[in-house]
Amino acid sequence: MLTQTADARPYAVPSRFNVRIGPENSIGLFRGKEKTFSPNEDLFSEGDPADCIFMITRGAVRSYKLLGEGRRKIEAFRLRGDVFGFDSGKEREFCAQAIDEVCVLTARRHSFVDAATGYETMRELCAVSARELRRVQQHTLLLAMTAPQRMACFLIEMLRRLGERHIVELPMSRQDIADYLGLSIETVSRAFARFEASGLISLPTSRHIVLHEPEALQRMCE
Amino acid sequence: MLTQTADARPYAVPSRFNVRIGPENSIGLFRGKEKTFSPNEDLFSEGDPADCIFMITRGAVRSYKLLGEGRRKIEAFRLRGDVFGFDSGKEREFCAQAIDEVCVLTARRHSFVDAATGYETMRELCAVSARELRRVQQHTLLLAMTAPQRMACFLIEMLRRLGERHIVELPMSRQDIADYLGLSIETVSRAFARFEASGLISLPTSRHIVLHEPEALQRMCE
DNA sequence: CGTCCGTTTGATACATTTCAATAACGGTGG
DNA sequence: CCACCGTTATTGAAATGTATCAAACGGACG
Repeated sequence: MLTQTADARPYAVPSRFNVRIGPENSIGLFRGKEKTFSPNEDLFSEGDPADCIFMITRGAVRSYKLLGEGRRKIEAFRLRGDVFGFDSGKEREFCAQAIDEVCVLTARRHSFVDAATGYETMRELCAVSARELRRVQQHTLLLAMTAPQRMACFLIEMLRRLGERHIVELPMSRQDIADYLGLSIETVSRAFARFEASGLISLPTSRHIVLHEPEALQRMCE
Repeated sequence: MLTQTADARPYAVPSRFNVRIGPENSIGLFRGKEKTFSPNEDLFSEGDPADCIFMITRGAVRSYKLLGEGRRKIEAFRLRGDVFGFDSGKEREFCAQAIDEVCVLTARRHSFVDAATGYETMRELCAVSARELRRVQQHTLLLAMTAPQRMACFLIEMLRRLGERHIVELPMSRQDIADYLGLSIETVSRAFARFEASGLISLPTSRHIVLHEPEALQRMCE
């Protein structure tokens, strides 16, 4: 029943545009072709040539790296409006995989990096890179916190990025969250249970979260 | 006795240069005035105007953030040859503090960011920013590991950045290492003791480390 | 020689992981 | 509509790793 909250969200992305459309990492001059991906389909893998940049117009993507012994580190969740895939080198440093049904705009990388595109575009790319840097720095601070704190940060982040009032519809599984926060899936689940028991949140379903006390969660993040 | 290994290292940085001098984050066009800092002296603090960039020509700097309850997170160690201080915003995100006797070259930030300096400089700044991004990403992967693994990564990193053959002279204290790796000082100390007991390293003094099996440590990092 | 500070070592407490079992959900086919 | 199944999520109990607390050690320096 809560699903419609997100589905009803009015949103449209033209296939060509030169305005900022998302809350994170937008590039004004972005132009690209639309492409869709099914759940768990790879947008690219580690080692692939890093020849294009993406902007998500629908769905969510996990950017991750596989470690030893079946461990996986999710480095970022890319959500609607996010621009990503600007790897510094020639090759991808991470895998990118669709979490749900995903629609993206792509643009060839060299069209941004070539001198011909001029100084302003270069500046924008620098800005994206800098924002990305801040995001990763924020994430390392998160990993220095306790499990409940990481969970609180995660909820606040999701509320900010895809929250509708005080309701969040998570596109990702508990395992995804665990791999993003550097916790076990059980700890994530228990943290949700604790938050609900404390009256901070409600969980109508495992993916739908109502934040009753976002300020309290916010305070936990420091 | 091991001290002379590092002190005798031949190295000179001219006060003006346009060549890459260090292994990390060098900018070719860097020009600046030399400045020195005593141990524990601040290069800058959080919130200061981010109006200049630094290149270290001598000593080591810790870049850190103070968290709640006397906790401190060291985000990076800046060593000789490193370029840093290119914050994306107008204000510093971190504090930078001299660990030992430090000598730096500084350059005003706007001289890099102004359109007048041209496209190439912009490109170089982008490259620095991208390298910095990769470094932070590497650091977050590190924080997902166990204590011995973090320690192994740390030793390998230090060997690469300031090692002479298989010997490392650490400029930083155990507390610094702990705050960098997200561990307690006791855990750091115990990890050193274990490595020594396993024959992986020797500790002639607490700051001088001989790596007998760098390959074994390297393997631990994955 | 004694003091001070950083480091090491030991004992205990705690948070989180791991292992194991149960429960809830989503889809499929009868 | 319901029964079945595989998957995902939750919950419990035990094991583990690291932090914390406390004390001893060591070198540098007056």
